[in-house]
Amino acid sequence: MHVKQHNNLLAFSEHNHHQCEKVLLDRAKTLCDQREVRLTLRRRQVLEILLSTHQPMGAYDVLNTLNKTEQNITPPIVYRALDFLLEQGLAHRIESENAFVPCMHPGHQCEAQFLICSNCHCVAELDSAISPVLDEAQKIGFEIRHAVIEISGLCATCRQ
Amino acid sequence: MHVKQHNNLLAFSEHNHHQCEKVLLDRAKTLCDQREVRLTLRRRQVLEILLSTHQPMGAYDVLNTLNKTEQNITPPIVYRALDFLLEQGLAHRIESENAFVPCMHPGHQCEAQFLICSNCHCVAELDSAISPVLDEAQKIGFEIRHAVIEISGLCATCRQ
DNA sequence: AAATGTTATGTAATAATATAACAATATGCA
DNA sequence: TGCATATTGTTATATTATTACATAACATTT
Ligand SMILES: [Zn+2]
Ligand SMILES: [Zn+2]
Ligand SMILES: [Zn+2]
Ligand SMILES: [Zn+2]
Repeated sequence: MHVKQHNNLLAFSEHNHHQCEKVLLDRAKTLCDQREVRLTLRRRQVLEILLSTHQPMGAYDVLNTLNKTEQNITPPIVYRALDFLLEQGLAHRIESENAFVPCMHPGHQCEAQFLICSNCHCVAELDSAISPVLDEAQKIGFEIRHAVIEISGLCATCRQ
Repeated sequence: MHVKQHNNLLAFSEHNHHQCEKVLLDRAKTLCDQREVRLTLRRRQVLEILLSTHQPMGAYDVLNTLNKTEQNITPPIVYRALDFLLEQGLAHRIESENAFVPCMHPGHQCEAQFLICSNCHCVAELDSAISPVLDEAQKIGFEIRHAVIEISGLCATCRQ
């Protein structure tokens, strides 16, 4: 498996998910070290929970999962860990689902874009800059700070 | 004023807003007649409230506004009216704000795309299909049902 | 007009998502 | 060590959205 090479559509494909999780967790550790920010226990736990699936998880899903092994995990604890992961680009918020996914290409520069399958509920994160909306915006003098691009529909597998 | 001709960026421009509201309300009435659906009092009231500004309004903003002239307006009343307007394409939900805007080009076929100014909080709705993400999705066999494209940043006016 | 089916609204309670405010603890450094 | 800062823990609350059920309005048939 070559996670780095072609993991755009990983969520919609058969793959070694254990490997997928490991690579991304290691990458997160490396990035945090480089940036001199701390991937603490709580933050790592939340990231691991997000990494466990390609389906977006609500904050309270994360909370309930975490509470299976820990005690007295409350909303602020989860939201703070999620905020950290978002700031570091290690996770993304899916606005149309009020839910969160781990970033599939940590460190990417261009805005993330998501394909969300309504049937299997998996989310694929595209990493190529395929958003001329952005060009259009700039043409009219609009200064882009953040782009939310979430396309929902049916993945190739679920269409069959 | 020619609302129909070039109202993509209306929200960011000086314009006769009274006219802007009137044109869109009339258009909504016509469309509902054609479709044989009912633009009832409550639905019209909610649409008028959304039309009163180019800033997205939360459901509870709508509720509070409506409660100034009506009595005992409760969340389900507002959400049901909003659902109707969304179904008929007379309003859109801004996912990244948990808020709603009136549609600026009712009847449009392509997916709506929004530019959201972080400073003046106005939202412009683009009506051209400028989203190759959609092409990309189809290329990989993803069947699009709905696109959420919300670009936030600074409008030309607010940059100065 | 009366009965019926359908659509829309009203009402009460609650679920789901997110944050504020403050206390305690851990970490890194002088 | 002692101090400053970052992180986590705790309690309460704010915000957004839905469920469930009752009533009213409207349309169609008898
Ligand atoms: Zn990413
Ligand atoms: Zn699928
Ligand atoms: Zn529209
Ligand atoms: Zn602005």
